[in-house]
Amino acid sequence: MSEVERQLALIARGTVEIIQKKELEEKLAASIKERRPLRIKAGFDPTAPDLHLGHTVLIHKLKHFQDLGHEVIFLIGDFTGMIGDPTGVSETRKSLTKEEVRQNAKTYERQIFKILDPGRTTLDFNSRWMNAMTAEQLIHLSAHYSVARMLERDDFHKRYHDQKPISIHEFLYPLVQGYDSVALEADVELGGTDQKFNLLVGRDLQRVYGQPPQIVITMPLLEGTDGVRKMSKSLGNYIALEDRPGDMFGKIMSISDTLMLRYYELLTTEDLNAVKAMHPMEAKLALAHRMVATYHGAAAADEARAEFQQRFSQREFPVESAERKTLPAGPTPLVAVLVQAGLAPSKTEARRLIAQGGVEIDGEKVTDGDHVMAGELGRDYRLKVGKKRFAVIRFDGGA
RNA sequence: GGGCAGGUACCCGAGUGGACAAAGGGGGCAGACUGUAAAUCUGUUGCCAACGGCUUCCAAGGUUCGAAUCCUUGCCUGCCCA
Repeated sequence: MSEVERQLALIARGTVEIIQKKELEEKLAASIKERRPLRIKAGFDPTAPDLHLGHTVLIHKLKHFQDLGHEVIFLIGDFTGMIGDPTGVSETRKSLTKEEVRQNAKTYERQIFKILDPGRTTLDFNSRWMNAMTAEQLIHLSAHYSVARMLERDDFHKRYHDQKPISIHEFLYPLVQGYDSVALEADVELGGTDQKFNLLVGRDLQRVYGQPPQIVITMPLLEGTDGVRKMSKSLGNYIALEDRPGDMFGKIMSISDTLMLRYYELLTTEDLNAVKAMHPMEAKLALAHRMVATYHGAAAADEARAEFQQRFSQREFPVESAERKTLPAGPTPLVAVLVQAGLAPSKTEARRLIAQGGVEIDGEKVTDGDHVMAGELGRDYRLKVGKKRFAVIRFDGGA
């Protein structure tokens, strides 16, 4: 197998599309011959303060390139974050303030190096060139694309057709992202399948600016914990890399068996047939353990697994990780305690939970909505709401 | 600038003077089942001192015994014309 073939095999693993494969081969061949690493770009919008497993599909692919000796450029879209990527959403996204973007970007830096080699990763920000761009240059840039071509993009098309608003600034997003490739002279850009349009704009703009067009590689979108929609911060169905070990473990355990296989496929290099041969629960435990170990270390993973099994399999009360709350001693209505312990958002909701049999005190189910806790001084009460919410309440003397 | 259509709970969306805390679907939550899942079934989904009370249908006024529903103004969105 030639070196080009070897590299191509690793690069192509798990991808949805490579545009154009032939050009990639040529770039790889030239790279090897001239001993010049390719510049691999992947951009991330700092729209929320954390990365999730969905992003790691791309990051793992970056890692592949990195392992092959290429130059990985992790681009934080601090400028574009203030626009708000309209991709795939049915309405205008809210823009972020500079301060929010800065904070989020910081967290990003910390997280990606759990996968990438910090010594061989270039971190960049598109504000570096976008802040310097004049209005005149921006208008020139926008002259290279037409409204009709923008409207080809599926989400814009849908919104236009459905008479939903599209703001002008949203049209600028693909242009800026494309221009990033010009500024970075990218050889390859990675993105999710939903990014295809934006990635292709990069190719067009590079041609306009006299550069060889980048290779576009699209990766599948990882489904979120609901198993249907893509994992996304704004949909709330995500598993964050910085989720607490117990949370991360629990979230992975609550996904469907089908989704588990998908996660194995996109987030590990395990042999899928071997996984299918395992008992689903064992496989899921192994996956959860593996993920937690990657992002929090083996010890945290062991602990999370032990606690999970204690809590769910043996239905024991997780004293260690339960919320703790101290309240003044004395008789207190249970509904008030639940609200103060953060186990219910309102007393009405607390009443509903009790009525539905979802509340236990020290393992005893409470069904009376007017139940009053004695609140003995210095005693701990173990409250459980539903299957996942726990708190230890201590009643104390007056403050 | 002109004309038309809209703005309802987390989301979509019915309701066009009283029976409306507001249909239906999605989502969420709880229970059953289970592998701790998923799927499925059931219940529930504004707040409170709770068989009652209070605050909601873009905002502010108004009409009325009574308004999510009618009128006025404002704000916002879409389409058409200029």
